[in-house]
Amino acid sequence: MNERRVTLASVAERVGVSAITVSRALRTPEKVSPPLLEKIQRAIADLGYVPDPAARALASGRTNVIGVLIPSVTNNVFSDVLRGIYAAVEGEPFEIQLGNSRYSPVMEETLLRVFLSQKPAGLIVAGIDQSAASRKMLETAPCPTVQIMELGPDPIDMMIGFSHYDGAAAATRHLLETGSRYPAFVGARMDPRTQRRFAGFRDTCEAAGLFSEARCITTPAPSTVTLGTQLFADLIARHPKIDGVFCNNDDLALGILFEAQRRHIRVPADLTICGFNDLEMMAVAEPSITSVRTYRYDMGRRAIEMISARIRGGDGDTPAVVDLGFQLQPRQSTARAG
Amino acid sequence: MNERRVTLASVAERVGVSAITVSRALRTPEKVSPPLLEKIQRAIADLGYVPDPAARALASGRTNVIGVLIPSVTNNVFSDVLRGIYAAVEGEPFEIQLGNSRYSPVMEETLLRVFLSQKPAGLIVAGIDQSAASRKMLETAPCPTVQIMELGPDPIDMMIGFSHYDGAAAATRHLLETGSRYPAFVGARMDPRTQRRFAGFRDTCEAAGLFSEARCITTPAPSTVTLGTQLFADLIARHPKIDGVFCNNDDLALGILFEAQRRHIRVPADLTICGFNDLEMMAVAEPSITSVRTYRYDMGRRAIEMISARIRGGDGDTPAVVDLGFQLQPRQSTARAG
DNA sequence: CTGTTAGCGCATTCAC
DNA sequence: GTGAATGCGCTAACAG
Repeated sequence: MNERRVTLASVAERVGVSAITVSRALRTPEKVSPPLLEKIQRAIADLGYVPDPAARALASGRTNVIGVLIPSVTNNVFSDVLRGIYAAVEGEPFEIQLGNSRYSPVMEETLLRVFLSQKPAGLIVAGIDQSAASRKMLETAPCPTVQIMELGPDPIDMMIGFSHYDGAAAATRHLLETGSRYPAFVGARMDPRTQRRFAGFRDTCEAAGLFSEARCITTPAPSTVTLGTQLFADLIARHPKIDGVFCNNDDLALGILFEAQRRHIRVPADLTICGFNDLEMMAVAEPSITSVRTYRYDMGRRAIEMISARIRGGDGDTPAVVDLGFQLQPRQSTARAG
Repeated sequence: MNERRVTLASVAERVGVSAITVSRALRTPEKVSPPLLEKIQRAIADLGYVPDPAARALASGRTNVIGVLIPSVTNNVFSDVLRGIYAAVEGEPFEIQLGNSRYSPVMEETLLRVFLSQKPAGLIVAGIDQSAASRKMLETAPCPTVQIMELGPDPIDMMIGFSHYDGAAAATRHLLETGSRYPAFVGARMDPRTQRRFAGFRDTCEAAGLFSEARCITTPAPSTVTLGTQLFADLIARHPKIDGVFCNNDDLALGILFEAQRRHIRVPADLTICGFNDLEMMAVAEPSITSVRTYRYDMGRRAIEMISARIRGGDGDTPAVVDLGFQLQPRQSTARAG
C-alpha cells in the first residue's frame, strides 16, 4: 500500500473544511456553495478518495445493496433475469447481492436472514412459494420487495411475472389445433413453475379428451439438451404413436429435435415440438421450433425499476403487480388430417 | 419490525457476559469455555441474532467479499465460470460481488477502485489485458488476486486459464487433417481471447499454405446462433468452395449447422464445422459438432479455491499459475480426398 | 478464559 | 451554508 487510507477527514483537511461538509458535497451537493463544492470535488479526484461503504452503512443504517434470491444459478432462465437486473442497476447507485437457495426453503430462510442483516435497499425473490417464516420476514422487511417469475393471489409487496399455467395451456391448445392427437409432455427439474406448466398442459389435454399420463415423462434432474434426447428416446420407445410434444423448456425441445432427426422422424410432419421460453435459437433451428416467448430480461430490469421508483418516489404511483404476459410463437403449424 | 435490532450487546446482556465474549464465541469458539459457549449459542438462536456485516467490516478492516470483474454477463462462457465460482463459495464464508466492465478499461478501473474500497478478501479479474492503472491497483491490492480465462507471461499474482491460441490451432489442424482445403473463420465479439483464437487459426492455415483473409468473417456484435446463420450465409454466398469452418464459439457453430441444413449442404460430407468451448449440446446435435472443450466451471471453482488457500494457508504451497488446458473433441472426422 | 478501553469512517442531529 | 458532538455495532489490543 502507498500511504494511509484516504478518508473523508483527509479530504476535508486538504480543502480546509470539516469532514461533514465533504460528506454533504458527496450526498447533497446542492447544499454546498458552488465554489467550495468545486474545490472539494477536485480534492476528491486528486486524492482518489472512495467512500468506505461499511462506514457509510453503519452510520446511516442502510445500504445500496439489493438482495436477489433465486433457486439456481445454473438455470438459463435465471441468467436472463439476472442480465436484466444487472443492466438496470448500471447507472443506479445499487449493487446486487446474489443468493442461491438451491430450491430449499430452509436455505431461503437463512439467506433472507443474512440479507436482512445488511439492511438492504431492496429485495427480489423468485417465486411465490415462500415458507411461512420467509413470508413473515419479507412482510416486515424495512425495504421494498419484489416477487418475480410468477403471479399469485396475495403479493407480499410488489410482484412481476406471468402465468406459467396459461402459457402452457396456450401452447398445448396450439399443439392440439395443429392436429396432435397423441400429445406428450417432457419435463425436467420439476420446480413450482414447471409444475404449473404441467398443470396447464394436463388440463388442456383433458378438456379435449386427449390426456394420457403414460405420455408424460419427467425427472427432477436439471434440463439439458442431452436430457431432452434421452427422455424423448424413452418416451417414443414406449409410445410410438406420439405426434406432438410440449416440453417444459427449450433445451429439452432442442434435444428432441436432434433425436427425432437422428431417428428420421419428420418434424413437423410426423411430430410437432413445442418448447417454453423462446430462446433465441428456436427461431433459427432447422426446422424452427414453436415456443412460448417469455420476457425474462424485462422481468429483471423492471423489478429493479420498481424498487428504484419506490425508493425515490416515496410510494403511490408504482403499480404493485405487473403481468408481463407471454406470447406463443407458432412455427410448426402443419395441421394434419385429424 | 418487531423490537429493536438484536445486537451483540443484547445477546451478551441476556447471557450475562460482555459483548466481546459473544464476539469470540462467534469467531473463535475454541477460546470460550464450553459451558459458556453453549449458553451463548442458545441465546443467539433464541434471539435470532445475525451479525451486522458493516460493523464487522468497519471494526476489523476486512470483509468476506470476493470481487469478480468480468467484461460481460451476457456471455455464456462467463456464466459457466460464475457457476463454478458460486459453487465453490457455497460453504465458504465468502460472498461474491460482481462487476461488469463491459469490455471497457476505464470502467474496469472505476470498478476496481470501488472493489478496493470494500477491503475485499480477494479479487478475480478476467483476462490479462488490464490497463496500466488497473495493473498497479491490483499489484498493490492487500488481498490475493487471480486472473482467469487466459495465461500470460507476467501474472499480477495468481492466474488460471488456458491458451486460446493453442486451442484454436489444434482445432484448425484437425480441420485441415480431415481434408479441408478452403478453411473459413467465423468470429463475433472480437475480444482479446477471440483475437488470439483467430491468430491460432490464421497461423495454422498459413503454415499449410491455406490461409485466405477473404474466407474470414467477423463482427463486434455478441455471438448468437442467429448471428451464426447470417454470417455463414454471407460467407458462403461469396465463397461457395468453403469446405470447413472454425467458429470462435459454439453458438455460431450451431447457427452454421442450421443454415447448412437449410441449404442442403451436407455436414460433414461437404462442410465440416468446428466450434469452441464444447457446450453440452454439441455432442448431441445431429450431426454432432466438433469443438474444443474448455474447463470454464473448473476455472471459476479453482479461482475461489486458490484465494481461499492463500487466505488460510498463509502462502507458499499454492501454485501461482494453473494451466487448465483444453481438449479437442473431434466429431466430424470425414477425411476427404485431398 | 474473560473483560476494559478505544476507535474503525461516516452520517445524524442539532447548533451556529 | 457550515460545523461540533455523538454514536452506529463490532473488534483490536491489551489487561486481568
